[in-house]
Amino acid sequence: MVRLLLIEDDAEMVKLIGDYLQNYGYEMTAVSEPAAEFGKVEKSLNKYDVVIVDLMLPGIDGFDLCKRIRSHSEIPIIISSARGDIGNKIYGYELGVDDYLAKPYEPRELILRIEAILRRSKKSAPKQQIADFEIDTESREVMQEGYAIDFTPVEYEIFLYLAQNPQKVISREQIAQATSLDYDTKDRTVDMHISNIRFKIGDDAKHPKYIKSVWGIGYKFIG
Amino acid sequence: MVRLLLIEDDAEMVKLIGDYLQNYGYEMTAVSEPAAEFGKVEKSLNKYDVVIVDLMLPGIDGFDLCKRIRSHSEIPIIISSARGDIGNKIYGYELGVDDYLAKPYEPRELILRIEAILRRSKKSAPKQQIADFEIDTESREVMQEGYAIDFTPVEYEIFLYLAQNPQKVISREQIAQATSLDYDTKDRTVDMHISNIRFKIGDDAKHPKYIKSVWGIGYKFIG
DNA sequence: CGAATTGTCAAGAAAGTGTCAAGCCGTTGT
DNA sequence: ACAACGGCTTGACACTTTCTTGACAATTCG
Repeated sequence: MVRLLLIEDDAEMVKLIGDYLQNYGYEMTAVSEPAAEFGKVEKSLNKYDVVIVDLMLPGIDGFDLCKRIRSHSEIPIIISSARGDIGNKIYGYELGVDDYLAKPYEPRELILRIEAILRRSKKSAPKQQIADFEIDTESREVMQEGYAIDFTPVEYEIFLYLAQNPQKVISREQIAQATSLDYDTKDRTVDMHISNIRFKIGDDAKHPKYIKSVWGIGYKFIG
Repeated sequence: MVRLLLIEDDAEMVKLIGDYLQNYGYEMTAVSEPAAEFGKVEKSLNKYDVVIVDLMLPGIDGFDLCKRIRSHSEIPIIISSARGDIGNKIYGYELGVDDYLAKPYEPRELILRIEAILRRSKKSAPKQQIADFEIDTESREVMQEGYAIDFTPVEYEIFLYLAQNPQKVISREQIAQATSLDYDTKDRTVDMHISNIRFKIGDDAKHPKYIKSVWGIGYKFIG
């Protein structure tokens, strides 16, 4: 399931793309009044796989938006804009924009770009081997040395997020934002999920083999 | 150092790009007769960070080349070709091509594309080597000559701050402000942390190798 | 030498963590 | 429709680790 964030004020465009992407099993969230609504999704960018930003937005500059997105997320960005503005194009690449799509574009073209980008960013690999775990993101199954692990939905999300960011220290807040937990989730909630995950994968908080606590900061998946 | 593989038969183009990239510290290998020479580099694709393939090549089809490259490497591919052929463009994305550059292109544009792609594939680790220390800000780990040092959160912050400002004299107040210490922290508190840091990195206040006291002012990291 | 500054100890305060158990809530099966 | 169930959340609490600070000796500067 690819989750797409579309920042675009043209309602017709939103509908067109939404309909088309549905056929491909994409899930789309649209922000049609970015000046007012962007704040809502800003903190949970990690829930999406890719974001499409229209350059011509009412009330806010598309490049500023890109900068804000880049300032706290590595999520791939595709810019869509009226055809031909090469100056903007170069500027976009400098901001860390991943691709550039001239309007009007075919939805089919969008799909291809998204697939190319996801292929690059590797999150789309259906099966991954990480440490002792084989993770199938399509069926949401995790196998540990041949045995299936029975995660609840939230546990699976947290585990996947940690496992895909090995060695990185991840704060409780990052975990909450990257998964479907509430934005104001209490630290204890995250701890509890970690505790349960540890139990299920046979890990021990004191002498962890997989998930290490980083005192005062958060957790870290150690391969 | 970015290593680039350029598959292009136009000698003038090769020279132009080669000269330009040199200014950016890129290292380029050119293959000008792909039909004959591609075999030589095919096995060592992983030595390069990105490959540029011209579509119009004598004796071999550019897309076939892409397929062969993709069949045994995940290396990012940028296609360059005569302007305007959208059909080819889509075909390229389907083959796993990472970007598409219409000829004639500005070397500057090529740089931007390469940088965007490398940023995506994130081969660059946030690791720093300072004096005898290897600091990884992502995993929050500090290694001293191969041994991991176990800092507490505040110690880590102070150490990082000092190490990143070597040779500069830093006051206790600056340290307090640059880290998560209270704004009204007593000097003795900072001293205590410094003392603990020194102990952990095997330093000696009297004859410091790393952190020197500057009497009446503060501390200084000496590389 | 004397005043100011620094290094370290030790103890208590503060903050962070792991887990239990209870409650809430939506889903499932009957 | 209702009861049973499982998942999610959160306060409580015991426990651990870290942080802070006063005290005092040692050191430096003039």
